[in-house]
Amino acid sequence: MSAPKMIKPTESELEILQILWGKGLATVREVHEVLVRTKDIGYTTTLKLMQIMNEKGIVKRDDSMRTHVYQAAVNKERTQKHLLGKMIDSLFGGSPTQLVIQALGDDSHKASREELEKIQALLDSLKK
Amino acid sequence: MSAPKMIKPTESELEILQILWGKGLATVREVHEVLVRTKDIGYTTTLKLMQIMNEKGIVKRDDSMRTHVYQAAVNKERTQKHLLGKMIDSLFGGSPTQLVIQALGDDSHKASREELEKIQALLDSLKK
DNA sequence: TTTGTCTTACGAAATTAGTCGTATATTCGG
DNA sequence: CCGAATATACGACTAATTTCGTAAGACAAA
Repeated sequence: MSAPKMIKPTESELEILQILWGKGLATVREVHEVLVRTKDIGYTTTLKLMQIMNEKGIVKRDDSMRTHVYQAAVNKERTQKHLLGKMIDSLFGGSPTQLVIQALGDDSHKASREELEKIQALLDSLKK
Repeated sequence: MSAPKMIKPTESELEILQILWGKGLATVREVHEVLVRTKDIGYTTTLKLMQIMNEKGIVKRDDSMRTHVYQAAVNKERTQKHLLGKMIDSLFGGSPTQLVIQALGDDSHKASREELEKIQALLDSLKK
């Protein structure tokens, strides 16, 4: 079995994964264009990072063309859940509730009315 | 003003902070005893880490005795909130709701009835 | 006092992450 | 065909993190 291997993307790798999850398929150039909007980084740096991610199996690429096309090779929800679980263990003593409370109380990331309703719905279903 | 400086503990530093938050005061030896239960690490490694944390201001120490006594110098809730905020940005596109949903749906960290009520209460107060 | 244990301090190796420069190849406009 | 633009590959450098070995001082017991 190709076990559900350990996922541990670095900070930079996570940024790239975000973009790939959003786009589905993307070239280095496309990813780089996005990164450049928020940080000061050289093209070859982006390239190198994506090459390394490819070696690690975090992304896949189609190199049948001169310009390679990349896509995420790890599932978004699975990755989120995995890293969240690690944080719950390492920072919240294993209690997701404490984490949820902190997250909802974060003033810099206010949840909208609509989002609160979504959480309410989930909460209702869990209560049953 | 000694501003509420940026907190960015490393993985290892977080492990030590956890222990210090739990104990309040502790010597290197005491912290090390705990670490050794879950990982293979040498005493001087623990010592060095705590010395570095002291230099960074993450912990304080009383060195009036031969055996120094350490304590956390950063607030637990503030640190949790800070790291959580970073995760919301880097992994959940800035939406705490998505994070909350994943956290509540995490089968390996089930929330109890009581905890769900606590979240419900917080949710109610946010809705107003 | 001598010996063994425990402490801190310090330096340095090993590892990982992030960065970019340069080389080389391909493609495209003219 | 030539030159500019664009692509990948690759090596190397820096910085941060984690690791530990060794030295030196304190202390306690014999």
